[in-house]
Amino acid sequence: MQNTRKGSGMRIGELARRTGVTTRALRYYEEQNLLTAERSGSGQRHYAETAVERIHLIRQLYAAGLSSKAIAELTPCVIEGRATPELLQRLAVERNQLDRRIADLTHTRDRLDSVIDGASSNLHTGAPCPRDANAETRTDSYRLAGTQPRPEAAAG
Amino acid sequence: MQNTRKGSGMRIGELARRTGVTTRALRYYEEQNLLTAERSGSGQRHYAETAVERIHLIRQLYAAGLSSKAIAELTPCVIEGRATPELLQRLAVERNQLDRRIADLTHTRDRLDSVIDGASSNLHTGAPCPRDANAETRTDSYRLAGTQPRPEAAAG
DNA sequence: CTTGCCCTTCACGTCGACGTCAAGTTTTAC
DNA sequence: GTAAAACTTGACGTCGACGTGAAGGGCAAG
Repeated sequence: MQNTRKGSGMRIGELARRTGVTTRALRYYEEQNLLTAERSGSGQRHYAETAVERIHLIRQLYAAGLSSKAIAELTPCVIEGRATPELLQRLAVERNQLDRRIADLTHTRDRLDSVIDGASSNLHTGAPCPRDANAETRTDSYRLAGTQPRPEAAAG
Repeated sequence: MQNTRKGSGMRIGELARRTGVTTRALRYYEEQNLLTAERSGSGQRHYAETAVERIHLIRQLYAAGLSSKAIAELTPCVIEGRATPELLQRLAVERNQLDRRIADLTHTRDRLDSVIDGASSNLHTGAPCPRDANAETRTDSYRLAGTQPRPEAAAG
């Protein structure tokens, strides 16, 4: 395997170009223990080919809302397959949070859809403001989905 | 309508309790022009009942990734139905971004699912590390979904 | 009148994922 | 051999959505 000429691995600039992230970010990832690199005698970082996909994984987990700390704890499991029951538990927790976020965002998207529908039809009919007579009907649709910050007290 | 006894409207503390956000956040929203309030002679804020659902809407749009600036520009359209073609355009843009985010997150969730599946089956078979022989098979599944930061240069 | 809670307006602090400048070293190109 | 490009560590700056006091005013209860 490994028929790509890479010698002792690519340096940080090439990895940055190939992944689309800045060198600053790559050093930051290393600082956060998300990424390791071999060092040449003069201290320059050299990365293996696998680093490219690893960066993409890291970016995906960031996009999924995970913190660098969480990613650092979970990537050993995801990348190397090293799974303890505790890590699996954490993975499941993150997965479920992600699931709820997706559900909330989906509700919000649908809400935006209906808003757009209503407003554009108002534009077509020339009505500037749709609170003509059926205002109450709309106030009901204001409630979207979860995402309440702290439901400590709601019923008086 | 409005059969709830509220006199001249609730003050900021009650609104905070009923929505679950802090008073600091409410004042911040007003500062960002997301929210308006009547003022008593001594300068205290008094809110109508509709403020409660408005807060929930604001929180949802925050959760959807909108900035306070974007929310401030779009809420007139969403709340009052005041829509110009430009606002509709912006709404559509935000909706599509939201859509893509949902798709990315869904892919990441599915990826986490397969990771969990694989790792837990490894636990069950007692294998500590699944890179036994079919390591190449797995490296393929590392690629998840979009979310590449800046695809400036990928093909060399 | 005082206690106490809630309210007001500054105004600086925080946290996370980097950006950005500085100053020096190593590698590459000619 | 020299200049430019790429690299190194270090350290302060940024941005957004608030947190967290500080210093004072408003108002019902005792």
